[in-house]
Amino acid sequence: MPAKRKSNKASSANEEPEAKQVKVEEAGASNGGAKTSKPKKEDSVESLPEGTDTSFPTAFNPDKETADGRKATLKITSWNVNGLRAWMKGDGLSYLKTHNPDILCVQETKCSQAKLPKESEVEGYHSYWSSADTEGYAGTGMYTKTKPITVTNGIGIEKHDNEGRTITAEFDKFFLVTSYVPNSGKGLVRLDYRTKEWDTDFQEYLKKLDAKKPVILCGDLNVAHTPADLKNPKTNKKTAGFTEAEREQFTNLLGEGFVDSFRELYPNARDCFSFWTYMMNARAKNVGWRLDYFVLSERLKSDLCDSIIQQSIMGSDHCPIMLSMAV
Amino acid sequence: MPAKRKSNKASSANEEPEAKQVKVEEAGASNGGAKTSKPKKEDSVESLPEGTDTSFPTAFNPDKETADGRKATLKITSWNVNGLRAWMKGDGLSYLKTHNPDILCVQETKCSQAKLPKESEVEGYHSYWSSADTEGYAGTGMYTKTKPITVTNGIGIEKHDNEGRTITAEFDKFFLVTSYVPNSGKGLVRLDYRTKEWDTDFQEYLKKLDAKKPVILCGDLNVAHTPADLKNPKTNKKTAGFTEAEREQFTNLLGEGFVDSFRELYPNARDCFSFWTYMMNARAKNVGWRLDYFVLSERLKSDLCDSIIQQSIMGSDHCPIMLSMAV
DNA sequence: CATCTGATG
DNA sequence: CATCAGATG
Repeated sequence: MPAKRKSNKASSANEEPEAKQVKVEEAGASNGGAKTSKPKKEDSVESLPEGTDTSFPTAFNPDKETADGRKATLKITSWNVNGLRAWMKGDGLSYLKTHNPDILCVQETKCSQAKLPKESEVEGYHSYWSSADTEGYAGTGMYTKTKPITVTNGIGIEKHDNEGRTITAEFDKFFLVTSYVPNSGKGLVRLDYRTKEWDTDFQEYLKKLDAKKPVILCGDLNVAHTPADLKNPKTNKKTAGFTEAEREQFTNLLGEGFVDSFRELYPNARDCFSFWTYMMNARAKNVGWRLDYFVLSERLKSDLCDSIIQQSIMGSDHCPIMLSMAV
Repeated sequence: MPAKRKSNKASSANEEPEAKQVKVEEAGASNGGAKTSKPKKEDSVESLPEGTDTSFPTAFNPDKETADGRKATLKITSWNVNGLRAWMKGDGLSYLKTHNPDILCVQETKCSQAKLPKESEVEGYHSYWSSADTEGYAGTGMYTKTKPITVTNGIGIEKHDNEGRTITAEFDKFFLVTSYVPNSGKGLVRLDYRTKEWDTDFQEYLKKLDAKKPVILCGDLNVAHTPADLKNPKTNKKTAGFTEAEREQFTNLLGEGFVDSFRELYPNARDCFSFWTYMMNARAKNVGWRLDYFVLSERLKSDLCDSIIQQSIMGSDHCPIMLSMAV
């Protein structure tokens, strides 16, 4: 079950598996109504009235306040760095100096404790690491200006805790959980593990934390929730990250008393991607996915100042996202 | 037997296996003579009289002639390129323009026919390739201005012919054989194959060719013949490329009517290396090995003009070597 | 098209 | 310390 760099013999059903159905939908209007398959709303991006503002912030704005007018006191960044060592060689850590977050969470560090470069220690920040048993696979990290009360790796369930996917830091007013959620894989070979085992257990974990203190969850959650969260919803229904099962699990999480901070503030945002595959020049063409999130306990909504996607910052196939709060 | 990228579990006895014995030898003179082990001549470089010229050419000199005063009419270069594709990206092929050899033989191309870049075809040269069944492993190539009468891959023995190690081109006056001789491997895991199977069969092959026409053999023969052919003979007696078995097989080849063209001309040359490991900054420190050779049928000796080692030419962990002949 | 590992030299 | 392949995303 855990990734072991074994060969993947499953058929790859993720290229353009729905081409035929797409054509049917596009031709739907000229169809005499005899077809029983009605246009599926969740396949395509919701149409908005002419002139709707679909923009969203890509840079931090210190003037953004809570609804009741309090200024931000905390900035948290989450970034899938796709290899900590390569990211650091590319000067990724300069982000700390340039943007000065109080906390930086990183995912997909691909680096065991033993192989952490010494430059990964940064003046002014405490750092915490969780790494996979498999060398060079997955892994998460956290830089914090304030020393947390406690830091825990994993979610306390052995079968989920050997890939370095989760770090939990307890602070005075909240738990901060960063996670690199398991990818369902090419051919969806790991979809059942992801949705039926990981997602359910992880949500239980978050609910238990939430019962004690408000929770801020951030990271690469490896799901685009709605058609507006990826460029090509129609052709990706069988692709890892946009299957019904994954999307439903995210919806379920929001039903348990959590909010997607970005969508809360920018329900009409479009092209708000945080990930672009390195292939096919996708970033230049802005063919991307929103896979990175700040999910908050509902009672933190009142402290929310902003949730932004720093799309112009390079250094990985993901860009950083930043949350600002008044807590 | 052929390389399959399998794991190597043999103990690695190749670091500094003889440290103790080295000390004994160094202390030999102060020893009362009770030790039965006499200083082994083949362990260390032969001392030369004060003032002996140990130099050798590293650049082509058109004035070099045969003993009987004929000018060179043929230039052949041999170069282990350590990955044809990487070497070409580093502009390795500019060697053809800059040095204008009639023939360029390359070894360790690590490239199947199918993956040859189209830039590997060069105006003014015919090119020939032999590649291993295993992707990215071994392989040889040959560029020739004159089209050979015939070109053959391998030596006609199946167990030796699946790694692309040999190309034979028949020309009017000689056979040209280029070879990338099997490395005996870390822990000498392949020493028996190399010396008892490859070396014996390869020498038979060369002798059969030599019975028809004179032979020019060039390539990475993966052996430093004498202590003068590597920087650290004492500490490398159990390292692939300087074992007794490999050296004896080379001596044996020379006994069969062939000459090492470089040593023929420069018997006193020192530090005449053609290979330096990328590790430990070896090239800058000139800690190297002479592994690349032009070996000639004895009856070609009279046509020999020069045999040089182009040590300043970069692009691989080997440098090119060049032969000039009047044929 | 990036990152990584592990084999090879 | 280079090359390459193959796994992973």
